[in-house]
Amino acid sequence: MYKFEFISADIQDKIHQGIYPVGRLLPSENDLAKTYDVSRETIRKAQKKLEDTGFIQKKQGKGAIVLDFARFSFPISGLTSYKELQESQQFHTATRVLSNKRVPAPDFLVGEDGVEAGEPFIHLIRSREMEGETVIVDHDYLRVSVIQDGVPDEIAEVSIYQYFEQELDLQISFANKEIVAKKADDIDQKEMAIGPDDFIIQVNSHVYLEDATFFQYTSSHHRIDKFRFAEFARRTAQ
Amino acid sequence: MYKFEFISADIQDKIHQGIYPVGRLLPSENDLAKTYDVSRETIRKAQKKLEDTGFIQKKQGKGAIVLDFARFSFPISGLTSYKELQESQQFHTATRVLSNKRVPAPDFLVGEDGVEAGEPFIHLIRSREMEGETVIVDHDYLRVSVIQDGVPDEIAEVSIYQYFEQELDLQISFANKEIVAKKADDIDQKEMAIGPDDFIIQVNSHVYLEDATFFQYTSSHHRIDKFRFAEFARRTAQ
DNA sequence: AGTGATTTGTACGTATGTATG
DNA sequence: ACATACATACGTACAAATCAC
Repeated sequence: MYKFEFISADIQDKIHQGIYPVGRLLPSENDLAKTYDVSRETIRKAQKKLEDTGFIQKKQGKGAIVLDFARFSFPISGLTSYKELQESQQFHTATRVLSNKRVPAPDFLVGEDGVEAGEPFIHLIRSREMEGETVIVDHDYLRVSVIQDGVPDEIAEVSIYQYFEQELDLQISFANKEIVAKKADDIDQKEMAIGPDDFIIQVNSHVYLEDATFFQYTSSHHRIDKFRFAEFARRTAQ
Repeated sequence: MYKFEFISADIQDKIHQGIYPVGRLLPSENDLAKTYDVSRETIRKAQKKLEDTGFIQKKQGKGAIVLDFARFSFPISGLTSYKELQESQQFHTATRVLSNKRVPAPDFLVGEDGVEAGEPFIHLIRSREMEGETVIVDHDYLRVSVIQDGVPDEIAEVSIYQYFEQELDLQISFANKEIVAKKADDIDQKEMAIGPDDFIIQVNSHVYLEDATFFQYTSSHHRIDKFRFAEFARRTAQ
């Protein structure tokens, strides 16, 4: 762990503990540099991370105001997975694997991101229960050329991301995602006990590794009354 | 404009023009430092911006791969406003002001962000047409202590953000937003010609200025079949 | 209104470590 | 083993915004 990462995490902890209260200023960059015995650049790097994620707001000539918006946000945002989500909240959850088989690349993936016609993918369908009700149906298309052997059912029931990152040592890096509303398909209707004219919320993601190779397409179908997405966003200059 | 901002914008342009093609590497940091005649740190700062926004992916020992995902994203994400959105796409659009009046702070805002009971707000309701159909109903609550006189109807029909930033010289900085689905209310039903059991997508935002003062609450009600939200997201470490 | 002290923002140069090919 | 390229870290200098006196 680098110095700036440690310092960033440390300041974040102190915000949570109330040592740096919300609405007040952090110590100045120079003060922090002295207390951590690092250069001012290292403090600034640590603070940049906190600013990007909504923990502080910096203002020239004034200082760094503590925000701590992370309290409110339900992290379906970013790339956080269902398992991680479940652990961060206290819900009783269960996952069932509905399908787990090798298929040729679906049409909507061919051509994009170097995917060739007929290229093998693993198609995984899982239902997610919270408090006894199925609230999400996940479709994953995993690129066989990256993950090789496929995913054992017993792992698919827990967390495929943990498996990829820790067992296969893959570095999942970024995703392009969209949120749209669609009519429920047959599986959605059956699993979530809804009708053909009911809408579900789809979160569709193209997921990439650290070297920018395409690796996974996911379509998460959320029961409309159980869906919530929250994020912290900064205004970008026009 | 600072050097790193200029360089960042310049590289972005060159990506759009195909001078730096998607899938290829940018010149090395040292090469770019020479061509722009700046230090390597300045190049790195410029590239950090491009990496955060999904234009490039950097990899140690290898280089910076051009991604350019901005092509795909429909920027309801971030803090981009309807007006800016409309200009970036080529749709025929119209805005109608349904209501524009001074009200005491609504209950759901009192207590948060230093809002006091009875504090004056401007409540603005606007409908947004695209291609002749109303697809969005926007509710804005604007803090009178910040914007003073209120917003003239003829400005509300165009862009309130442009007015705030350019006329009132306010620096809009960040927002905390959530996306949820709700049943259509009376105004939604009337304006979008939908029924009481139909769902709409609500995008609710708390918006803040550069000094972290709360300034605006917005609730955008989107017709469900016209809603789309897209974003580029990086995986955050657990 | 003004001056100086404080604080953040940008920029440069250098050194060292680490991953890639 | 080697060169290349990115990542971190330090120190310095100056600019710009803020605040207190």
